[in-house]
Amino acid sequence: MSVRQSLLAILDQGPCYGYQLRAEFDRRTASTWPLNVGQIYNTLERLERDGLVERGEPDVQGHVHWQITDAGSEEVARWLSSPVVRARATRDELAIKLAVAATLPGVDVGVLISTQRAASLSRLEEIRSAPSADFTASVVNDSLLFAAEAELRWLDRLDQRLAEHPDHALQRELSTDRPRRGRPVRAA
Amino acid sequence: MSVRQSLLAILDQGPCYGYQLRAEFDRRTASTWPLNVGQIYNTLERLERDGLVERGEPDVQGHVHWQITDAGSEEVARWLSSPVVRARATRDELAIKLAVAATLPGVDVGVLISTQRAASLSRLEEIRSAPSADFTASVVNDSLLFAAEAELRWLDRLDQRLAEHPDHALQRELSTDRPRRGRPVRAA
DNA sequence: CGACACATGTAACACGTTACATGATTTG
DNA sequence: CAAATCATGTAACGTGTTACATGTGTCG
Repeated sequence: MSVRQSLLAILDQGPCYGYQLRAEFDRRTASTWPLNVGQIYNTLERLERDGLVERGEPDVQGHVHWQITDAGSEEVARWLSSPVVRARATRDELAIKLAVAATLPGVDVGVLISTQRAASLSRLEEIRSAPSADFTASVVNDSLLFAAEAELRWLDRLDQRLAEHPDHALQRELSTDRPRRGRPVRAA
Repeated sequence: MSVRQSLLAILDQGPCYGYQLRAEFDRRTASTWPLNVGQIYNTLERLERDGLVERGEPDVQGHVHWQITDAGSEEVARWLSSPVVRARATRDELAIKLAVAATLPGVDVGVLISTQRAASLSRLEEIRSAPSADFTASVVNDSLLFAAEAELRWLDRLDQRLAEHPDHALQRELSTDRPRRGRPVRAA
């Protein structure tokens, strides 16, 4: 959703052609989230379908400029005036994974956590040492930084809590009675 | 990706039928991320397509049990032994939005931030006051908590940095020469 | 000339999400 | 009996992502 909205917001500043939009997005996000060119044209067609942009005639150089419609401008205004509201819970791959993994008998969550911790820490260092050429870059980098720190903090907290509860209540069998292991249904 | 992997991991414990899988996922994630039943059947078919699960014969009660294949088990093992590696940058809707918004002339980023801050804060309080019935629930809740705190911290940091740079370098014009406002291409 | 960036597009696919249809079973 | 829950599925759609084809222009 954010790519779509971002492109629309950029178009709200004035017409652009596809390739230009990519450059704009890259620049404004300090190239933090690389955007495949193909996606631009894709997204533009979808915005057109939804009546938020219009395809202009190719100019002298053959560039196809796109312009925002009134509906599009309203959409941008709405986007900018309303906060990003994380759904009841933003689906976080790591949280889901650990939550599920912790309920799996035969899985050593401790090992899993420490493996993850190493990866997350190395990622954190990578972010910390990223050069912040520019104000935008450093702001965006802060976002990654804070998220990475939170991730590590959570892992450590989890580790600590598991240490306190070696008999952690996570391990639970499946609710209904069903075969336990192997492939009881079809013979191997 | 995480739903798919989670279901596969649950199936690695033994055969399940669709509806049961939803219950398992809900229980193991303390119902934090509600999962539409339809998605279960969807995902199961995709897993079957990829040779990671097999559809079993309906049992006496007519339940269609699914069982994991060897390839599926290997996939689970791989999933559990490797860390979640956030891409060069996990696309974060808020970060993208603020990064882009900050480059838009005519947008008061201060207002945007304070609106967002209010929403994020209220979300944080919601998380803080969430009842943690169970260990899993409280672990998952911690994940949301830490993420929400990081978000707020980032917003405050950004606000502070903008206060230090009232002439923030974010505001930049588009790179190439192009029409500035309005709809120069087609007459309204 | 050859390599490379610019520029536009198409086609397919990934996962996730929802709406809908259908029927069996349970329960107030 | 009626309503709710259990259970299985289908069909369509959303954004994001990638691979590919194609052509122009530029620069060493």
